[in-house]
Amino acid sequence: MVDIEALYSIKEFAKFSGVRQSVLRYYDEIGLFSPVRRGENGYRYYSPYQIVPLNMIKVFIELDTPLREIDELAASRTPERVLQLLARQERKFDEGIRQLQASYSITHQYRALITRALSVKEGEIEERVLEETPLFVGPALEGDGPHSYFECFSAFCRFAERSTVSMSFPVGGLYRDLTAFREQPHKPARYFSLCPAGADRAPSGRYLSGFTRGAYGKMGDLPERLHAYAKEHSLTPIGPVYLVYLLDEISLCDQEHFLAQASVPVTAKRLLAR
Amino acid sequence: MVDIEALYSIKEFAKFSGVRQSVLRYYDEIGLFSPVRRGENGYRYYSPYQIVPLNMIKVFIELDTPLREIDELAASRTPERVLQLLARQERKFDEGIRQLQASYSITHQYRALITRALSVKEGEIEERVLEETPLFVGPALEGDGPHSYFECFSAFCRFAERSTVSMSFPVGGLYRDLTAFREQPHKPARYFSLCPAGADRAPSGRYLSGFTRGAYGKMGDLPERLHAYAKEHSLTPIGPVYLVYLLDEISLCDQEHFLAQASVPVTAKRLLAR
DNA sequence: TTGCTCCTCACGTCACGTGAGGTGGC
DNA sequence: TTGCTCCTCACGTCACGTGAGGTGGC
Repeated sequence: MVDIEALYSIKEFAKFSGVRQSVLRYYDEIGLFSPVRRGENGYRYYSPYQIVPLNMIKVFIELDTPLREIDELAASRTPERVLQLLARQERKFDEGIRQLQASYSITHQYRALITRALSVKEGEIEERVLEETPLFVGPALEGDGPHSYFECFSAFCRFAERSTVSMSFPVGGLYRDLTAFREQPHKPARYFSLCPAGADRAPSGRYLSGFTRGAYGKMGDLPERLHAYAKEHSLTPIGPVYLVYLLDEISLCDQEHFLAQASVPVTAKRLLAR
Repeated sequence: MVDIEALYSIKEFAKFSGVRQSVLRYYDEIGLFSPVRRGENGYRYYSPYQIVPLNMIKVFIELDTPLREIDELAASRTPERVLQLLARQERKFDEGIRQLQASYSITHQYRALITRALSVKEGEIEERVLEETPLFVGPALEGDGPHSYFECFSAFCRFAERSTVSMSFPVGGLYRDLTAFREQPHKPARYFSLCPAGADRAPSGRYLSGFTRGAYGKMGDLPERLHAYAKEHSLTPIGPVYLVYLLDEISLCDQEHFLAQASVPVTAKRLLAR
């Protein structure tokens, strides 16, 4: 069948098969795939026919199978066993795709926040209509017990992990209303994650947004500025305050320069008055 | 701000942060992230505040950033640099998703072939209506020049690689028509890959399929059986023969047991006669 | 003494890539 | 002699995990 005379040197076979010389030597070393013949000088000689078993190895490598498993498979593969392996790998790929999509989503969120940070007028209060935003909201934080800021945060992380929500999405703080934000600006009632797969929602509508620089929990005069603006423009806060850091430890070294954005939904009094 | 007294041992901080002790020691060793203090006995003590920089590390790790890059970033990150990095990672994830989808698709194709192999009546000729099937068809193989079977195959592989088609999909042979298949059963005119992203198509319609066991190129009496069946049932072959191995080196060790399926589109003469 | 926590080496992992240093045939 | 191919060690990679062997305080 096959021309016995026509054997390839390792260089030729590497080119022919598209597998590097170093890789062919490695496969030989671990006993996964060896040349049909060795010269007296130790040279490896491959038969063109060997492209077939090598192709099997290449396929399973592309399907992310460990070489040890391929080796076991090489000794005794049956359609049934291969079918099982393929089904397993298929599930792995499915899971991998989901994870990568989550990672993609995380980069997307951070990019959006940082990009916004770079275009924002920090001193001003903004009035904007916002789209509905998916969130993952954590449990209510207990009173002012023995729990520190960081312990609360850590508790939220563990809660999120149990809910199979990736904790790598930006995390924000939620205040009952603008009054709570003014009274205890360093103490959100809950934490939330900007996870697009979250089941909760920040409703669409008209929002007031203000900004301030400083470490976590340092709100400066932001609560009062929001309050003053609302009063001055006859706007009534009608929902919770969402606090999000546009710039945090992800993009800045110095926490004193972190950039927070507080947003609160409002309605115009004049509209209510009609 | 932060209670200086409240320092965590490595065990406590590991639990608090969700990062293993061994990992914390490793980060300390490579200088990526160190405890605020060391005891006289060498014990590591972490401040709860350190959850913030550690979180930055965790996020970038989840975003598949090498520790060395995170280390560089830790020293001097700016929103602009982070934005660049995130954009790069986003592209990587996108590419990764595409690759995983291809891998998923490959397992799917092999599973379909092997599953079919296990349910087929090998001795019989099948008459079935088939859906349109996407393919990637290679260039015509040159006459009967100096090229061996394997060299042709290898050339096809290289051609496919240049077309950014994964060569890991099952590969089949294409014959001009049933006559060519009968005359030179070991010599397809072209190769094709069962790549769902391929631009070519095997048209939908009525097909005759037959099976045979044997190594690549060994068709036995399959061409004649197809021909005889068509004649006997007054069917006219109206297109090329598609040769696909349902069982090959992926699922079998012994190439003499490989299972080939040849399919050819047909029309009933009686229909034509009307 | 026992149990617990902590420490520092040191080695293994996985699939190679990359020299270093040497051989063999034209 | 020069150039080419081939060989065999041996070490590096990357982010840890896993002991082994020892310390310190209750």
